[in-house]
Amino acid sequence: MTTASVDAVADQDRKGPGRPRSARADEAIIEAVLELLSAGQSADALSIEAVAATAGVGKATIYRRWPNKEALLIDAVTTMKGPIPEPAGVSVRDDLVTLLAGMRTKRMHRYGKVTACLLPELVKSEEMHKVYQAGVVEPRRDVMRGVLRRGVESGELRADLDVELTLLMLSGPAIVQNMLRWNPAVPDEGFAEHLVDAVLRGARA
Amino acid sequence: MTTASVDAVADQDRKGPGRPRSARADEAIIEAVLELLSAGQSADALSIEAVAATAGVGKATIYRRWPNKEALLIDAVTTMKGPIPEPAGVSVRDDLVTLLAGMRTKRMHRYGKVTACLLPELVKSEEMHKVYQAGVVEPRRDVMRGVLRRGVESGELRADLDVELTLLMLSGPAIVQNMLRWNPAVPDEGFAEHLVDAVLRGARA
Amino acid sequence: MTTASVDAVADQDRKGPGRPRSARADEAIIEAVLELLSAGQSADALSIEAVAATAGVGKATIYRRWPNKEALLIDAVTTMKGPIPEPAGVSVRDDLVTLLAGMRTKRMHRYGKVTACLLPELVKSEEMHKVYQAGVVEPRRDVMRGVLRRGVESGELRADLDVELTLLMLSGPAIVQNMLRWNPAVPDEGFAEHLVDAVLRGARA
Amino acid sequence: MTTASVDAVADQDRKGPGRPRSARADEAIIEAVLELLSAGQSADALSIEAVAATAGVGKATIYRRWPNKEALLIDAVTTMKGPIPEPAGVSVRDDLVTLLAGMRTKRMHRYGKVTACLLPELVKSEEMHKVYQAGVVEPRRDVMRGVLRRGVESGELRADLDVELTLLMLSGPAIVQNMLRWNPAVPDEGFAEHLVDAVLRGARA
DNA sequence: TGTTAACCGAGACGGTACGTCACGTCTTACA
DNA sequence: TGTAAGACGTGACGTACCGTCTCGGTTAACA
Repeated sequence: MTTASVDAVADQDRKGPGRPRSARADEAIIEAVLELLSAGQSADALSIEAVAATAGVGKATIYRRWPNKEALLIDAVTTMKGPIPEPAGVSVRDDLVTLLAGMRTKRMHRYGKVTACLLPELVKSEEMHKVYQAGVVEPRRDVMRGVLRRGVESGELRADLDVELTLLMLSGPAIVQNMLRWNPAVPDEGFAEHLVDAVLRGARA
Repeated sequence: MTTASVDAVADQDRKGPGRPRSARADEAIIEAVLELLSAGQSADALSIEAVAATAGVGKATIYRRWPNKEALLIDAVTTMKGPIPEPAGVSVRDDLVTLLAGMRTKRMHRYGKVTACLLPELVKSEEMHKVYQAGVVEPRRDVMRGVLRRGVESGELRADLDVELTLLMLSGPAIVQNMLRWNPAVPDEGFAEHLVDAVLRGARA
Repeated sequence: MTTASVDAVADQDRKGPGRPRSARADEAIIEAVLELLSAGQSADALSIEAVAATAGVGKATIYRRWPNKEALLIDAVTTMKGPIPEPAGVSVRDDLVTLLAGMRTKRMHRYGKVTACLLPELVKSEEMHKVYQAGVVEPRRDVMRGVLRRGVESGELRADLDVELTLLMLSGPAIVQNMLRWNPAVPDEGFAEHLVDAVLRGARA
Repeated sequence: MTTASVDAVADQDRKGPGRPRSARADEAIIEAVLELLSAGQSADALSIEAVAATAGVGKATIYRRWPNKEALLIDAVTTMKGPIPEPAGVSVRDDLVTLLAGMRTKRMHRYGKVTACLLPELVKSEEMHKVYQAGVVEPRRDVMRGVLRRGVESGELRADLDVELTLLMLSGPAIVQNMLRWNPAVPDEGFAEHLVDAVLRGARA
């Protein structure tokens, strides 16, 4: 007994014949991933079978869209991260604090766990690394890079500032601290402000 | 090789009766892990069964010593990292560069991959996190902390320097860049020097 | 080949409007089944998907015509068996030999394999059993029955001969031996003659 | 949570170390097959997964013992057929009737269905054919062959009787009729007697 | 000469089962 | 008691087909 679905809205530009892919399935799958990540503790214990069952979808429907579990997780994480916050442009310091603090929102409570579970695959597969960089990291880095560049142009920051290294000095500590709780001696409270101030101390004109 | 051999040297202080644990088994297991990590590409694809087969050891012998795969990997990584480099003490700048550059040695070529595969477990299990921090991270951080403290005392660094945050500003970028190739626009060449200089620019007295 | 072509010859009496079924599709499907049975070794490993692909036909086009795989196989087998040989009528013995030998023709090399793969379905489904009996078995049995009846009428065979049982005594051994190689001690050479002679020894008037 | 069984009785002569195979598992698996064949209608719809679930056993435990579904079915069928009936030796006719009637016992009600589902595999795989012949068919044929041979020696049957062909003439009709209901015009009642009488009519001295 | 209804290919859909692999536990015989 | 070997129940893997259901596009008989 099969279930004869009522949904058949294409979600991607295919010209060929054949039944188009169900947009409903896409949503259900991503939603199932996020739900399972919320409920269950571990995120690499997330199995495709469980996702399929939760989404009410066949396994093949998942494998038709994503080549493996990690690609699916990347999409889910991208969805979870939501839109990129646009800084107000008041001052370099405030903009950077806003952006860094945005990495620690409540809705990203489990973002660290999920991303940590992605890392093995990012390190293993060059292709996955590219996808993640291009789809998740670079867009956010672009915003921050814009803030720094405007700071240089406005004279607020040193003219010879190494922008790329500075980006790394801002995001690197935030990542290992937020995600991996690397240095337990550093308090969460006011972390973004302290970090930005420390970095800017060596970056101002 | 089927039957157990002439090895029966205890490696831990037990008084009770019965056959003591074979020290040879411990070595063989760790060695097998490192060999498999070198040979195989992926590091989470390392299975206990393969370790046991390679080491010529029963699975139970492994589980008797380590509670799970990640604990075993932590021990293997610790072995792989080798001794902590002791800085010469000439200048804060040179000492920090030495320490950071030590994270990029040739023999740690695969260190990034292996560690990345540990991260999910570190994030998942609080206990594993503690073990890794205490056994691997903290000893190395202690050395770096000493360098910074001496810099403050000698007046080379600002008196009100936030030492813990500075540690994070040094190790965070190094970790994400070395391990995860986070910002491809930053060159590997001279990375340690550039990073230390940038951090120190805001840290000097 | 994407767009449907110039074929549209109805093969069944429909009156309503709408496009008639393509006779070309029917032929292509049966042909594909026979081709796959020839090429591939096993006959229950024959999948509808493979048939559709080989015939250049959609799966729905097959399911529109046959309710399941076995019904399709029965049609294919019937086609494969070809016309029923009409005995010359010279003598009962020669006619029976002719008919039995006709079950072992070269072109039926794979008939045994295919039919054996049908048996599970025949045993399972009463309806399939009827179809196969009526469409394949009974026509051939009718011819043989005619031979025996003429033998009884002509006095060549015993008047009280149990015709139906004798039919079974002729076809039963031939089936299990040809199809299933039941008794390896019985040679293929001259099998039909030996069997007919042995049966007739107890059947002559 | 695993279940730590209490059974560990070897069922096959292995000398090497390691935990011996559980005899309980063997029984449970065969029993599960027979139970499923009894309950469910179709016998090729019997899945290894269902057998494993019914037997309370892992799939791997089944695959460790039998290479595929059909080999398992052969073992199950052999078990189902039970011991070979030993003829009384009164007369050739009565002995043959006894043996043939033994193929139609009540407990073999479903034997036909099961065997029919084996046939595809027997025809497909030469190796499976040999196993079935040697393990199931030949032992029973040996008994019947002995009856015929004794009949020839005692002068009850013709001296030049083709024993092997006669075996086929007895078993062939019985198989196709009992298993496949080949000729619906032949009644089940008294089938064994009628067949034996007909065959013997041409076989007596 | 348009409808109109059934056909066609392609292929996505929710499923089931496949046979393999690794898990972590257990049970042997031997040392 | 420790050890190597290996069977155990469990459960996920990724693949192959199942039979059903859209799709966009023919194709003929009917209006």
